[in-house]
Amino acid sequence: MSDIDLIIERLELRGHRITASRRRVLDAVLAQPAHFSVDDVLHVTRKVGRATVFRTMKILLDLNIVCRVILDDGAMHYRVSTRGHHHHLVCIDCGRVEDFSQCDVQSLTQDLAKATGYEIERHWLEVYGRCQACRLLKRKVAAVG
Amino acid sequence: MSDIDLIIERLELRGHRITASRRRVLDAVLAQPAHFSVDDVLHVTRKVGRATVFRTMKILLDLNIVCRVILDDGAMHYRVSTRGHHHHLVCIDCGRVEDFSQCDVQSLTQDLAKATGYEIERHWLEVYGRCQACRLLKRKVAAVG
DNA sequence: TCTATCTTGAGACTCGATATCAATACCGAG
DNA sequence: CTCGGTATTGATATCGAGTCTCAAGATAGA
Repeated sequence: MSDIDLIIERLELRGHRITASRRRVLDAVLAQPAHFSVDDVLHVTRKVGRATVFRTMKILLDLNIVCRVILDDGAMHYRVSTRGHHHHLVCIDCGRVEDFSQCDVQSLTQDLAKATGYEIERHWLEVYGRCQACRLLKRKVAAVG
Repeated sequence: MSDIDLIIERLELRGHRITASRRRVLDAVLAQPAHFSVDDVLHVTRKVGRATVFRTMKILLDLNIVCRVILDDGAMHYRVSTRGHHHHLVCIDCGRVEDFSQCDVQSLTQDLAKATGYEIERHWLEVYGRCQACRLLKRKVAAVG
């Protein structure tokens, strides 16, 4: 069973109808690179209405099939989600994304809760850097140029 | 020397002119609650142009006089900044914000760098929860209702 | 005071996202 | 297989945050 079939099954379970438009959006989303904007999807799904793409994205977000990625500059992007709770390490040069859930943030939030009396519900963590490939490339360019 | 005078001094040092409009924006920003949108400031500074408020906010951001807060729902808010690098713990009920820099994230990012080969440059961390006051209130309401 | 230049603000514009609503497609009951 | 209630669609209008433009006005240093 392919990715798309699994997703369709989950949509059906939630009572969503499987329409041609939704299928097109799904195809487009699954074909995207590491992270993408809704607009990127729109460009590929020419025959699907703007609103429908946004609506479908929202459903996928609800179902945790995609997750949001806040870019370095604050822009909102999306990403096909691999697992439950996780965070992103985004390469600021090539856009590659590593997911991680190795959540030492857990202990951090526990300390915070103790120190502040807050009951902590959620957190956002995005990390930005340069991946190994881009670092090597940069070094080479520097050496030559 | 008041807060506003200190800020004005910093603006002057950077070569920014001190105009009536900027002063009005500053007053408004300093009078805001824990976090606020640019629109909140706009509503208070009636006689100042939309563009000017945004421009002034950008300057304040550059000078680290205010910082950005990403809300639970992804909305971008602002906050008068208390220190250098820090993170936010936002109460999802009353909007109160605690700043923290007790950055165990440091060790997390080091681990990440080692594990992934990335050179890490920046990170975003926002934590959401319910402050003690709101928790108590909620409990009382539940007991009565 | 004079003037170079920084700043202003009204308004047009961009871009991501949502609301409206008549037309249409889906799919389960019969 | 057909019918019909209901979910969905998509063109379009609208929204909200933020930027751009540019003529007019304000600032501060000489």
